[in-house]
Amino acid sequence: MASQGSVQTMSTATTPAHRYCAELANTIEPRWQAAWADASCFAAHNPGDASFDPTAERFFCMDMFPYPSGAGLHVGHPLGYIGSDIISRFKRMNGANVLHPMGWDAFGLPAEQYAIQTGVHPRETTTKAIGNFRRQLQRFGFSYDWSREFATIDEDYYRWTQWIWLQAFGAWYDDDARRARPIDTLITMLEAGEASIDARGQLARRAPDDTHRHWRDLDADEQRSLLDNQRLAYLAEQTVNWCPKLGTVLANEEVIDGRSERGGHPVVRRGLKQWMFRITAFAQRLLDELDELDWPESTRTQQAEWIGRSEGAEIRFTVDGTDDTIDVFTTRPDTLFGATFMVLAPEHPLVERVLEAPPSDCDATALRDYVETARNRSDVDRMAEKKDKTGVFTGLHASNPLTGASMAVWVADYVLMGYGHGAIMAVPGHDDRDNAFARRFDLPIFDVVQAPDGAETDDGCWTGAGTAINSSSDTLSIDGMSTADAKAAVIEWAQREGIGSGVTNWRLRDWLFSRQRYWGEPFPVVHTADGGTYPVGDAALPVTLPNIDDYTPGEHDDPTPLLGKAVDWVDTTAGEAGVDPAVLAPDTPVRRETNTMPGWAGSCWYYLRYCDPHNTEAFIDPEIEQYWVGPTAASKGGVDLYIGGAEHAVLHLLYARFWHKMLFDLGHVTSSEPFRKLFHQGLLTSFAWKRADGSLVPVDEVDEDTAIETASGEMVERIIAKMSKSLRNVVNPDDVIAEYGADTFRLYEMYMGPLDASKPWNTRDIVGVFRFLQRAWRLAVNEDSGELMLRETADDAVERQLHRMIAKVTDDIPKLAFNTAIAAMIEFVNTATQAGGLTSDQLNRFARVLCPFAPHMAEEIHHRLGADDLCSIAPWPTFDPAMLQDDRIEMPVQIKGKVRGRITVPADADNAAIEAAALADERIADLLGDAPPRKVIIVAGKIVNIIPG
RNA sequence: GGGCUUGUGGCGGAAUUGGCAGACGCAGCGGCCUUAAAAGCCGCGGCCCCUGACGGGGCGUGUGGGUUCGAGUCCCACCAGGCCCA
Repeated sequence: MASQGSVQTMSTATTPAHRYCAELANTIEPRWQAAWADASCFAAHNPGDASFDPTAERFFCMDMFPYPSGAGLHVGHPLGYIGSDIISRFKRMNGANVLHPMGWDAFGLPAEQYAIQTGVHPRETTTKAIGNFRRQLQRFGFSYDWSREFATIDEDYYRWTQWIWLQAFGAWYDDDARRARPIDTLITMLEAGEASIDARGQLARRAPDDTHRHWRDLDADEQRSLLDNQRLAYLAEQTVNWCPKLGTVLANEEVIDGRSERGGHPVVRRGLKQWMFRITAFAQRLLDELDELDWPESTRTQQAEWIGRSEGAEIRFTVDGTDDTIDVFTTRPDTLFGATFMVLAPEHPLVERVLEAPPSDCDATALRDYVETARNRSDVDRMAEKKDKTGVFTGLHASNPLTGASMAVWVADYVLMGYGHGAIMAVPGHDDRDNAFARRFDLPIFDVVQAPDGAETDDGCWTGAGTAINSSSDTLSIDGMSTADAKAAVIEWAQREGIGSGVTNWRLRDWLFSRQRYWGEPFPVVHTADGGTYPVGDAALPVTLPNIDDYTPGEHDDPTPLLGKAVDWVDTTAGEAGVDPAVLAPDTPVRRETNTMPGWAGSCWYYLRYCDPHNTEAFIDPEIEQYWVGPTAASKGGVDLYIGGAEHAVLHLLYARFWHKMLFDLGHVTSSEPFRKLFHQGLLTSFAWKRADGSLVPVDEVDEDTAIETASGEMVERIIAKMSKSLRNVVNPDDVIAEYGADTFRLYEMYMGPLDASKPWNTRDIVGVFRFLQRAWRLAVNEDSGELMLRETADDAVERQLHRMIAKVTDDIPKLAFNTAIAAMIEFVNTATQAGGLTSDQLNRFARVLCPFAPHMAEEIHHRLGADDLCSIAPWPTFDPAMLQDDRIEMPVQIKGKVRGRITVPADADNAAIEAAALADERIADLLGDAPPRKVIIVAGKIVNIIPG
């Protein structure tokens, strides 16, 4: 890499022999890294360890672990890691017991894609990538406790991922107790007659009677099915996007217009039995407990919206001339008077019945075609707001229970089966999509809500709250009521009539937790021929991934997981698979589960494993759990600081919270939330160039000073873009470290700006912090002789500045305000340089403040000063508050808000003395003239503002 | 379309509860040192105007309004960029 700054980072024949340069940095840095490793000085102390001090503050500081890609580390990766390292080092120097670990999120798609192309086992590529990532991270001098490192693909680790999944499989959600409990407790309740089974085979929390059966009256299959349907991890038929050509299920985002994003192959939507997690049972708690977390506001909002609680009503409509009813969920029961037609999702069961026996008004052929087409459109496409709504009339009519008006029943794909009941009452006067649909098909539109005065709408369709109008019938009148009152009135009416009730609906769906992939954790369950599902016993864990020869998904009409290829592994016996012999006879033939867990699984609980990574008896020891993540006087429990990207604001963080709450309910952890304080580092961007037509130009094709594209001679505009291979503006940290050293790299990324702001990488700016380190070095070391350069007596002003700097840095680090902390250190070094250097004691204190930021140089200076301990674990220097105050302070004096002079007064001067001094100032007196001032405002220590008479 | 977020010199950014806007760094300019350059060290630096100079004045934190003795900071409206959801 060519040097873009003007500083010479490599030493040459003419540079002084002992100047701080790239070679020197690259010599001392690995040396200190080795010294830290030898001393194990960053090892966290667990309860039970000889070195454990129960009085020390605990500080569990964690980075979101990386997925080690083959491409290696990117300069964006270290941003958060440097921040967490600085605060970890700071806490350690302040006496805390710091747990600062690192590991690898290593199951997942990229390694599997590579395996498909090359046939290399994903374990091999992943292990290699991990090695490279570890080497790169270690070169930064991070103070990780490497003895706690693990990867999610380690058998010792995923054994416990499987174990936790089995806890969910063996548990149910007790709505009355508002918590998860072992499934045995449900059986006990059922046996005791505290719960029963209703006519539809559903669990009911009441004693058996005429309509509700007792548990012991169910046959074995019914009992098993009832329990299986209550488990937190359960199998359910789900509509998935299956691509026969690719042999895989695709995520919604991977399907565009019914074809695969990759390859453009047809995708069909079809039912498939999938493992689900009953996350919806925890929805209310996941929402409520967001309030007690120290998380960025935007992330909490995003999670709350993702969970999506909405209050509304369920209302039952009867279909004319049949016994059929249509249940709908609406958030606007107050608009029931304005409901003029109904819309069913194409998948609605009533649609199928219509197709079997079409009413006379129904064009059955058109309807059948429509349903067929809609089924293969993704939800995303269907929800997209389009003007040209599509739909087909079913020939059925329902009646509006309030007005008695006849409502045509239509089928349209903008209604989704997965939300509410897959049917809506359409209120075209006050819903945009219903409005567009009504206009398209000429259906009646009524206004039943008066918009507040001054409110405007584009097309006359008011969707907000207002006042009910045109809303009277024989049974109910809500005219004049506010929307909130009207909602309540309609719900009360519906309840009285027995056709509806107020309900809470959630946007959050249960979590689809299986994939038809190879490179993931196998599920520890087996299936019997009669459809039973049985857990593998703890002793048989982990269920290890079998090897297969070919990772290419086969072309199948039916979804077929890759693990199905391991025939010998799949077909086995209960005994062989490790199923409890009391549950299933050992010689029973069984098939192993061939789905695998998704990439999220391993990251749902890794923070717990760091606490006790080598435990073979439990996923975490209870005493150790209590110590590192349990509640304390200072905290309600959970990781003390978690730093990572905002792109994980919803899914990863929500999933981990869900697992944690499950473990909490089942008594395996003692706090209800996993991450107490969360911080998102900003996005690292880069400068790029844009032509007038908007196209982007790679950085190496533009002259940076003139902003002219080399090839065309055209002027281009400098913009900010993400780093990308195509723009050739990706920076490799290895190159930067080779040219400046790790200390400079660390300082540069922290000095760029606030840690949570998105900011552009600018290679040219690195020299600034490099020069700072050179000056700092020069304060300690004579560049020609290499000898220490120290003053005998301290300069008073420098000592004062040192206290001020220590105070500033001490204050800034806990706020993660590293950019301003570094600025304070630069100012100090500049002052000290001008004042002619530091004493040994001053330099020692400076080195310790520098240590969290540039630990290698700090360690080297500390060592050269004759210390035989390590700077990295030396005590943090203190400051004297008295040294921060000057005896006399300067204050600006304003006249009508404009600074016209300045006065110097004793720091403890009272307002009268300050006013006298201000009015006595020659220039101020001049400007004021003879008239006495009308008003004098004094803010002690800040400002004087005089309003003339 | 909705939600969140950000607009401060040529660039990155700083500025407790409203109290001297532009700390610190980059780029730039001048000086010292040097045969010369680099490095280093010292200094200058928002824009405009008056002055030979010393000094002084006006305008300035995306735009327009408001509150206030005083607004980058608080309120209202608008404009532009970024991220997430649709």
